[in-house]
Amino acid sequence: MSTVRGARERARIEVTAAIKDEARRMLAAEGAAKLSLRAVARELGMVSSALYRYFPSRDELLTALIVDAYDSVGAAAERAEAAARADPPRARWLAICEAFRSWALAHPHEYALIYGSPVPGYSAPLDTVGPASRVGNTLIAVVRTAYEGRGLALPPLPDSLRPEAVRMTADFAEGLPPEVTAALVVAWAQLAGMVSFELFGQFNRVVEDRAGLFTHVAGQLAQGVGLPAV
Amino acid sequence: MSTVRGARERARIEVTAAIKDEARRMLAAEGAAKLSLRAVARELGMVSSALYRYFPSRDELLTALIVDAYDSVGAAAERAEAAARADPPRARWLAICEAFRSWALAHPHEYALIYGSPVPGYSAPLDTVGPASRVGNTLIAVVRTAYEGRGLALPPLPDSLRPEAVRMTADFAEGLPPEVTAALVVAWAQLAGMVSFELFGQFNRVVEDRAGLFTHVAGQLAQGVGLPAV
DNA sequence: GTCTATAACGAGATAGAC
DNA sequence: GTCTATCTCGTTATAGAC
Repeated sequence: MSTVRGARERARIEVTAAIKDEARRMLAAEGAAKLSLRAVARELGMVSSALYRYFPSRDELLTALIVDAYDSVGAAAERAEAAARADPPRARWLAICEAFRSWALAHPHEYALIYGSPVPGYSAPLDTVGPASRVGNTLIAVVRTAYEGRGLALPPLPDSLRPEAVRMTADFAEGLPPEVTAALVVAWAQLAGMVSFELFGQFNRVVEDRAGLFTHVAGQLAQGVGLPAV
Repeated sequence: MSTVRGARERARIEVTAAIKDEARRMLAAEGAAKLSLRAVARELGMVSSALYRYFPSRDELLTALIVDAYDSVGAAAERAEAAARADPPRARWLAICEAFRSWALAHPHEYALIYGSPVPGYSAPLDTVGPASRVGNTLIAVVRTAYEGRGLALPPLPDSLRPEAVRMTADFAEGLPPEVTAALVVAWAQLAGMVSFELFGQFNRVVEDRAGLFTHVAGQLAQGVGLPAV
């Protein structure tokens, strides 16, 4: 019986993957707003009702795609960091940044799904919160090791922002100085801002050397979180 | 005859505006991907073919909405700058930044239309290029007056980025030092990055005091383009 | 000339009976 | 799981009102 169940489970995993693959292809062609279970089923030669055995609703399929995308970019960031583990923190920071951009360029539609405009009528469940923070956590980890024991050389926060920075630190960057936490959040928004501008066309007719500008910015941000060049 | 033509033209303008208003309402409800000429016509009590007297295609209606959105945010930025005309450049810079964010919060769907994920199957025509640059031009103008005749105190660009910065300067910021042009582009991406993260939900469960963080960043960016605090 | 309405096309989605 | 009848869509051709 266990082999039968094993086979069944394997089949289920394969079909689930096939559904998500097809849905991703549709995402690229039509956008998330038009993702329809029926079209996915048709493309797979299934009947739409059969899909509901794998995903109880269109929104749950969307959630699965979003979680996969977050996991994919998170894994890319973690891989880049691991490959640079022997390097100084600044190099690891830069490696993560470049990995983030590379992933986005390689998966533009999945990037749009998670960092672009929200899908109308869809509201993300809590399942996405964990995977969504993997890239950020990788950046935090690098900065944390750099600060271990050492002091920091960041300009002080304005008083008005300090409580918020303290709260954020307690929430997801415990042990770091609040100035660094705030700088991290800002850096993270800037990274995505650069990539979004590049991917969403805002750099068309404006910036040609996007890779060069991005690398430049990544270095500035490293500086901003306390990882100076030398 | 001129009154007749006047009346006709007035009617035409009114109908055109009504179509765009209804389309904007649909944009908010369903997203740009699902914008449909027929639904707009139905809602207005017209027949779909009648819309073609006003917009030759669905894509041209989308283009009109995009141009309107760019003009709306551009006008908001210019208004903010004009209202702060007597203030020092840094205050004018901050006013533009705040106006940008305020506009985005007040018009989230139009913001998503122009700064969010591209609409699948739609490619923006050249008509959008001019309006798209109004906010940026306003920022450039403020920095330009600040630099008139005076020197600058920005860190030098890496050699690898200098040619690109020189090219960008010639293209849309003539007369500014290339370091400033590069910093302007980066600042612009960061502004939109902050607003996008706020509007698109990336700050959920992360940043509470979004206004405070944004103002803080706007100040840092002013510094970055050479408009220091005192 | 300017507009609206009717009708139609080909393509695709959808709901429900079977 | 299948089939069909009935929607929607963008777009065009055409005819007639103003």
